[in-house]
Amino acid sequence: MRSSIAETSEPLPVSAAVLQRSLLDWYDRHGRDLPWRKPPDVLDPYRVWVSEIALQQTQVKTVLPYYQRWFDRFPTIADLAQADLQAVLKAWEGLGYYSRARNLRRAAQLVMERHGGQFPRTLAEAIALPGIGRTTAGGILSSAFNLPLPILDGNVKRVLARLIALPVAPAKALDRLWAASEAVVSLDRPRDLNQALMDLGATVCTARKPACLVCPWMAYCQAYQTNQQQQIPVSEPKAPIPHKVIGVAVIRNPQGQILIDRRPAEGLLGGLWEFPGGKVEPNESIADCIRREIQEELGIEIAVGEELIVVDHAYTHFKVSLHVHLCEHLQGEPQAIECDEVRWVTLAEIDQFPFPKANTTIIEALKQRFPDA
DNA sequence: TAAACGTGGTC
DNA sequence: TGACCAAGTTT
Repeated sequence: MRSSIAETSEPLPVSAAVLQRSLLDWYDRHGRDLPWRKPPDVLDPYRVWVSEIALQQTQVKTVLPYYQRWFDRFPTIADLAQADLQAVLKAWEGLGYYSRARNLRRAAQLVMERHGGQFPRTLAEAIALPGIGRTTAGGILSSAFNLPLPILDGNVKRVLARLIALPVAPAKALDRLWAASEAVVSLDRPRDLNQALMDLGATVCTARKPACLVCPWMAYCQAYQTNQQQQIPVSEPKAPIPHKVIGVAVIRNPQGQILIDRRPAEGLLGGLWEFPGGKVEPNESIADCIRREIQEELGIEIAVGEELIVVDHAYTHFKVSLHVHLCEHLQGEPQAIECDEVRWVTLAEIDQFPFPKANTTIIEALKQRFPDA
C-alpha cells in the first residue's frame, strides 16, 4: 500500500546501473591517489579507520601531514589502546575536534576488549564504537572490506542533492539522501563507488562554482539540467555567533617558569593545556579580569604586567579575543580548582604538551619575547 | 531536534 | 575582516 508521493518516488533520476558505470569510469581516470586508498593501507582497517576519523569535517590536505606520523607513534590498535591520552592529544594537536582523538583511543580499547584487537566487520558493531556514526562506519567498512554500505558525508550530500534537485536543505531530507546513497552503491565495486562519490564532490561537484561541464553525471543531474546547481543544495540560515573578550595570564615565577593548566577532560578543547584566564565581565578592565580569574581558578595572587599579544580566534560557534598579559606570581600555591591539573614549565619544555591553536600563537609570541629562555 | 565541537582555506 | 565551507558525531 503506497501512502505518499515522497515515499513512492524513485530515489534516483536514472537507473543505478547507468550512474555507477559513468561514475566508476570517471573515477578510474580521475580519482585521487590517497595513501589510505591503496594497498597495503587500504587492506588495514585500522589505517582506514584513522583516516576516516581524521577526515571528519576536515579536508584531505589538512590530514595528509598527520597521517603517517600517527602510525609512527601508534602502529597498531593495541598500541593506541595502551597509549597515554596526553600522547594521543599531542599527535592530534592542530587537527581540532579533539573528542575525535579521545574517542579513537577509547574505541581502540573497546576493539581490544570486544573484538580481540580486530576492527569489526558489521555495521552495528562499528557504529557501537565511540566516534563512529553511520557515515564513518559505512566509509570504513566499504573501504576496508569492500562491503556495499552507503555513506552520506558532506560531499555525498551535495552531489546527491544536486542529482535529485533536492528542493530543501539536506538536513531536512536525510531519509531521502540516505535512500539515494543506498540506491547508488555498487554491488560490484562498493569501495570505489563510495570513494568516487566523495572525489566527485571534492573536485568537480564543489560547493562553489561546480565544474558541471566535466561531470560524468552532467546528463543526469537534475540541478544542472534545470540550471540550479548554484542554488542547490539549499543552505540553512545560521544563527549569529557571539564574540567574547578573554583576559589571559602568562604567569612567571622567579625561576623563569610559566604556569599552565590542563582543561577538563570533556567539552571544549578537553584535555588540552592552556594559559589560564577567563571572560571579561561588563565594565571590568582586562587587568581586573585576569586577577579575578586567576584567584578563582588557581587560588593565587598575581601582579598583572604588560600586554604580550592579542589573539583573535574563531571557533565554530563563537569568537574570542585573547588579551594576553605577562604576569608575576606574588603568593599562594597554584591549585587545580577549575581545571584538571596545573604545572610550572619552562619554554624549553612547553612543546611537549598539547595546546589549542590560539595558545600556540601565544607560545610563539613568548619565544620571540624571551629568546634565551 | 538543535547545539556543541576546531581549524585552515577561500572569496 | 567576516562569512562560508570542509570525509560528522554526540548529547
